[in-house]
Amino acid sequence: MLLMDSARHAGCSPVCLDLSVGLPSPTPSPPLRRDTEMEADARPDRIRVAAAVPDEKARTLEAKLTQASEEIRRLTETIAHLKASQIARPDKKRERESPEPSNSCDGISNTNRKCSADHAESPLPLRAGASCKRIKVSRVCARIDPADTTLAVKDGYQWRKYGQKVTRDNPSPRAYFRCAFAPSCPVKKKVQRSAEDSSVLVATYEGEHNHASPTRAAELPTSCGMRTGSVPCSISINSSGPTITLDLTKNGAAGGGLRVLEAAEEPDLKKLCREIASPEFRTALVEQMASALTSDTDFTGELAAAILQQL
DNA sequence: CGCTTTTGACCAGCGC
DNA sequence: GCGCTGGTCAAAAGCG
Repeated sequence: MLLMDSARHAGCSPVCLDLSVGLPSPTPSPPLRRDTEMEADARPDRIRVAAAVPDEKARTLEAKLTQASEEIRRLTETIAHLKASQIARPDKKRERESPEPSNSCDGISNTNRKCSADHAESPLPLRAGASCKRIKVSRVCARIDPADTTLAVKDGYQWRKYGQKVTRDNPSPRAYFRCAFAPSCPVKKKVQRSAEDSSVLVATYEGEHNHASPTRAAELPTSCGMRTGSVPCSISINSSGPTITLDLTKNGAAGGGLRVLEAAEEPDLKKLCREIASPEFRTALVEQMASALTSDTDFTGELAAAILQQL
């Protein structure tokens, strides 16, 4: 199941779960933009399904989905609470190494430590506050063949490697890339195998492309592509309120493709990530979701019937 | 021949 | 001030 995969990749910074099932959430969680867009993407499917069954049954299905969404929302709140308790712990070193995801400024981006030095459009230091234009940092996890030594993440953009370095916390080398499609494009990418799982590549994108994607394939894992909500089934974590969004209405990312984790750079959440990635947490979460969705045989039956009618 | 990749050197930030 | 670390530079090598 996708969620199991998402948990496996939770080495990034998951904090808040928001599972979209294509229905308007009773109380939408804060990072609305992406969720809203993904819901919009999902609605045509929902409409088709609803049209395929009698109105009464459709309402029943919708009510059950709403109930499942509510269940998911409670899980979201639980995880958000966990995050809050984590952040509340003072840790000077971690604060320096990982600036908090801002709820001020644009509320989207995280900030490169060398904000003003690397990018002229980010002239203000972090402490300058509200007017600081922060560099967007996103993270993409991709499952690859462990034997594959190339640190290549196919994201639709052209990259030029300009350096490689072995870092202290990971025996695998980290590769540094610049966007090669447009010379003026400020985007940089760091790619490194996960320390925990060598079959997982972690690509960190800094900045945003100032040009169109050279291929439509770029809709897959880049930050820009994700922001359009073009990935129907994804896990994303944004820095304004780290969120995992699982769109159950489509299955586009299934089958071992890329998993997008757009994350605040918050090493101080690593412990939380490990907790979330733990088998106990994953099992409990999956059981909650599975029970909410499948406890009623009528629901699964109607769902199957609706799908069959689309074939 | 031009472009890309590799890799050692260099630089800047930070902690001690 | 020194050492450590991450990030970048740039010359050399590789490749089509």
